[in-house]
Amino acid sequence: MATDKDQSGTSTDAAGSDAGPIARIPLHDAVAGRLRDMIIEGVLEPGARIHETHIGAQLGVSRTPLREAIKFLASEGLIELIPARGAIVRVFSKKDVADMLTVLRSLESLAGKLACENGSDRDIRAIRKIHDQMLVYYKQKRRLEYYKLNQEIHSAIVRLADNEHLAYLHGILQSRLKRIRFIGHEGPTNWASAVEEHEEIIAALEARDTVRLMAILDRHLLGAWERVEAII
Amino acid sequence: MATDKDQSGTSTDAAGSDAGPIARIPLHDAVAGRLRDMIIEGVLEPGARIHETHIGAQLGVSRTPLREAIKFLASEGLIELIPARGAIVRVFSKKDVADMLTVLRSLESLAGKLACENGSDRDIRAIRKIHDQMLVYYKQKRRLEYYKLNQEIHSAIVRLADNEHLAYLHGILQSRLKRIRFIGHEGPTNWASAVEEHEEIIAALEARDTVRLMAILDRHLLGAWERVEAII
DNA sequence: ATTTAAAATATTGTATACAAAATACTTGAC
DNA sequence: GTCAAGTATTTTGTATACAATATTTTAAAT
Repeated sequence: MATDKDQSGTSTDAAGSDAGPIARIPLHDAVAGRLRDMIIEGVLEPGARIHETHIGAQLGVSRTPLREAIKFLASEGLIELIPARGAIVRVFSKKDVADMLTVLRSLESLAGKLACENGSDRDIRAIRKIHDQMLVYYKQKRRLEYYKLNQEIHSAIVRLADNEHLAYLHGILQSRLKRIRFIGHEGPTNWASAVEEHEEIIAALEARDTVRLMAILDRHLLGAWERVEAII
Repeated sequence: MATDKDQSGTSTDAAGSDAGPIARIPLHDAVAGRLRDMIIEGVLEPGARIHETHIGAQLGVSRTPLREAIKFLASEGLIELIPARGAIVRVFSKKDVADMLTVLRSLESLAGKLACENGSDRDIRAIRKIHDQMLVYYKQKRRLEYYKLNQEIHSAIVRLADNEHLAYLHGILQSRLKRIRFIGHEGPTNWASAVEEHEEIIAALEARDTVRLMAILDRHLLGAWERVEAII
C-alpha cells in the first residue's frame, strides 16, 4: 500500500487530462517517497545518519514533515531510529538478505497459488505482455528497464492473488530488498537462467498449474539468493 | 520490531535494579504504543477520526509527537491517512480478516519449519512451560490471561525461527488482528479444540517433526478463522 | 420548507521557536 | 604528546504559531 503508490519522486506526473480529482500529496508523503528513492539508489548509504536540518534544506522542507516521513519509513524498516541520536539508514547483513528471501519465497509461493485460483484470464494475458516486453529489454541488454519489469511481474502476480495484506507484506520485503537488487542489476548476474525461469512461471500461470507455479517461484527466488549472494 | 517492543502503555516498568542503561522512550514512541492499545481495546473504534488536538490533550502531548506516532501507525496499517482530512482507525472487513489469516497460515508454517531446524532444546522447553501455564488458565477459565499466553506461544515459535524479517511481518499481521481477537476472547469460542491443537503443536515441536508441525499450525489457523468468523 | 451561498469555525498542514540532549572542540594538567 | 574536564556547538525532542483547507452554521432567495 504505502510501498507501491510512489506517487512522488521519479514519477513525472504526466499532466494529461485525467478524469479523477487531482492528486493532492501531503508533504510528508512526498518526502517519504524521495527518501525511499535516495536510499534505494544509494544516495543515502546504509549506516548514514539522516541530519534533519541538512536533508530538510536539501529537499526544501522544514523539519516537521521530514520527521513525519522518517517515522513512516522507520515503521517500514528502511530507517532505524536511535533515541536522542537521530535516524540512520538501516544496514542489512548477509543473513538479513537471506532471511528476507526465505520469507519472500513463502509469500510468493502463496501468491502464486492464489493467483492461479483467482486470476482472470485477462490479467494473466497482461502479465504475459509484460513478460514479452521484458524479453525485448533482455535481448537489448537494457538492464535497468529489464530489472524494473522483472520486479513488476512479481508484483503483478501478487496483485492477482487479490489479497491486500499479502501484497502489503510483499511490498515491505521488496522495498527492503530493492537496494540490494539495485546494486545487483548491473553485476555479472546469471541473467539467462532467471529469464528462463520467468518463462516457466508465466507458462505455469497460464496453465493454472498451481503446484508447478509454486515450485518454480520457490526455485526462482532460491536462485535470486545465489545471484545476489556474491555482491554483498 | 516496532510491534512487539511495547515498552510503553500497559507495561508497568518495574523499577528494579536492571543492569542495562535505563530506557529513554521518545514521546512519539510512547504515544504510538498508547494509540495501539486504544485501538486494540476498542477505545478508538474502527472508522473513528483521530482529532489531533483532542487526543493530544487527552494524552497530554502536543500535536507534533502525536502526528509522528500517527504516521508510524499508518505505515503499520492500523490507521488510515486521508489527505487534508486527518486520520481514521482502519476498518477491517470480513475479507480482510480472512486474507490476513491466509497469509498468517503461510507465515507460521514457515516459522514452524524454521523453528524445528533452528530452535534449541532449551527454547522449546520454555515454550512447553508457557503452554503448561496456559493450560492452567484454561482450566481456571481466566480468558484474558489464556488469550495472552496463547498469542505469546505463537510469537515464541516465530522467534525460534531466528528470522527477524519473518518476525516483523508476523508482528504486523498480529497487530492488525489483535483487535478482532480481543473482541473474540470473550465470545463462545470453541476453546477446547484450540487447546488440543496447541498440545499437538508443542508435541510436534518437541519431536522436531517439521512436516507435522507445519500441518498442525496450518490447521490451527484455519480453525482460528472459523472461531472468529461468527463474531464479525 | 428547501436549496444555495457566504461567512464563521474548526482542523489539518507546515514552519518556526525553544528546550534538552549529544557531539565536537578547547584548554589545561600530567 | 596524551588524556581529562569543561565549554561551545550542533542536533534532536517538543511545543507553539501561522497558513491552508475542510466543515459547519447562518442567512437569504426561491
